[in-house]
This record gives sequence, structure tokens and C-alpha cells, in this order.
Amino acid sequence: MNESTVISEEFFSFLSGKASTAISRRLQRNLKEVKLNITAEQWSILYYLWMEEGLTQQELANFTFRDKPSITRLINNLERLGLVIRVNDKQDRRSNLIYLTKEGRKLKEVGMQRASLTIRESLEGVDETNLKIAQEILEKVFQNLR
Amino acid sequence: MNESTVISEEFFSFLSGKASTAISRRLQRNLKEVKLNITAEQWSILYYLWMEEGLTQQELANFTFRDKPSITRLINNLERLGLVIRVNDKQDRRSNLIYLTKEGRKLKEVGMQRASLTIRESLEGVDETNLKIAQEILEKVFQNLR
DNA sequence: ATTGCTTAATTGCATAGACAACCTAAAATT
DNA sequence: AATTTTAGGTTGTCTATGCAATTAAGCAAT
Repeated sequence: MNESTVISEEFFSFLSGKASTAISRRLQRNLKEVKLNITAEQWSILYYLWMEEGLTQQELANFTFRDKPSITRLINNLERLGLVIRVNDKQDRRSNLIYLTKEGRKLKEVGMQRASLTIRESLEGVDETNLKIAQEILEKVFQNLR
Repeated sequence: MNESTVISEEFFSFLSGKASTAISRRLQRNLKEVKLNITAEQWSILYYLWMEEGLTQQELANFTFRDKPSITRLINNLERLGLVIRVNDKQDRRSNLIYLTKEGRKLKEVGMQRASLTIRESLEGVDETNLKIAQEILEKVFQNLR
């Protein structure tokens, strides 16, 4: 890539996150169809908690590539919805450990099914090998800029 | 892709738009370094106007994959910054034609340079062929979901 | 000309995001 | 032990976004 790189429509797709925006919107729609009224962003927090409870907000921030204030507010909203609770860490009193409520745990199965559906819809007709390449490129771009 | 598709970290990159978020942030930083205090989103509107003035808000919405309310507000902000103006279309009085101000036009050169720099930084060490593949995959995903 | 449908833009409302400044607790340094 | 530095969270401010509902203008078709 030289000095005179042309700014193309394709770069625009990268910049705008066209594909990821579309995936988020579809996930949210797919969740809504089964009366699960949470946002795609809330889903992403729940996903990591479904895998493992008791994560700190900082850990959630790292996993989801958001900054700390964003996590604070996402957890606020999830707490208001009665899906998670903050538990102050006895070992390190600066940290909050985030746990699912019974309600939050109940959403796992349907939440994962809807995400699965979304993936299938997104990747319809996508070649497996090329998908791998695409993911590597995205990862490389991310590493270049971090 | 079958029913039991595993939800992987990689899907997460797609969903979260990790790469595109990183690009936006870097673009904004690169603009700020030369005292151009506009957001990446504002830049994307200006980009299309630098190519062609007198676009309608609907056209800008289509180009940038945003909904109309988002464009309304972006234009509000750009108008407040004195970079664009709305001109009511005499032909179709429902439409606004968006023009750059003299100030807005002046930003083209440095705005494009900074975007070019951002692209080069993003794509450092990225193989040209694989980049094409990645862009095609992202486009395919977008088409699958539209 | 009147009625009905479509389209461009706006407004309201709620969520999410970035960045900076701040507070408090823990860890490191002296 | 006292001081400084680092780390986890929160708050404030401003911008952006999605969705639903609304207004006003254009278009279609009788």
C-alpha cells in the first residue's frame, strides 16, 4: 500500500462496519422474535457470563473491546433488568464480580439458539476457507491499530 | 454451516465490529493530530460531499448505511460546525440538498490525507489478495442480511 | 379535484459509545 | 511506615444510533 492509496467503497465497508452493524441488527431482531427484548450489546455481555460467571467489569471490557464506562452502563442496565448482579470482591475490594441472576441464567438456551441462527443467516453460502482468511485480516487490522 | 454452529471468538469479532471500531478511533485520532476536531462519522458524510455536493439526506443515508434520523442529526451537527448547509430543493420540496460551505471545502485535502494515512496504518502487512477476499466476505454477509 | 399511497425529513425516546476527570483500593518504591 | 504509582469503577459531557411515530410534499388513479 503506497502513499496514493485510493479511498474506495471497500474501505468504507471496513470503516463503517457495515457487516457488523447488519449482524447486530439481525441478532436483535432475532431475539425480539422470541420476546427476548435485550440489545445485541447486552447479549454480548450475557454471552461471556453464560460461559463463566464472576467476571470483573474490566475482564468484560477486555473481552468485548469496550471501555470501562461503557461496561459500567451496560451492567447498570442489565442489573435494572434483573439479569445480573454486582458482588463486591472480598479479595480485591476495587473489583465487582458480575453474576447472573436465576432470570439471567434462564435466558442462556434461547439466547444461544438465536445467536446460532443469526450466524447461519450471516454466513449462508460463505466459503469456510475464505471466512478464515477474512477473520485473519480483521484480526490483523485490529492488531495494527491497537 | 449446520445447526450446531459454535459461537466462536471469531464470530465475536464480526459481531462487535472490532476492526471497524479500531479504524474509526484511529481516524478520529489522526484527524485530531492536525487539529481537525470532527468525528469519524462526520468525516464519512464530508467524504461523500467532497466527491459530490448537493446530495439529499436520503442519498447520504444510503451511502453510509445509516437511517434517516441519524443523518438528520449528523447534518445538524455539521451545520452547527459551519461545514455544510441545507438547501431546500426547488424541484422536490421534500428534499434537502446538502452543500459544503467554503470552510467545509477547505477541509478536503487534509481530511483525505488523514484518511489515507489511516488506511495505510490499518493495512500494514496485509496481503492484497486476502484483503480482496475479506472485503468480498463482508459484502456477502451484508447482502445475506439486508 | 379528492382520496389514498409513497417518500423525505424530523422528533421523541432509550441505549450505547468515546474521552476526560475523579475516587478509592491495591501494589510498588523508597 | 509513608509516599507514589497503578488499577477497577463511576460520573459527566457530547455524539451517535435504532426504532416508532409524525409531518409535509409528491404521485397515482380514479
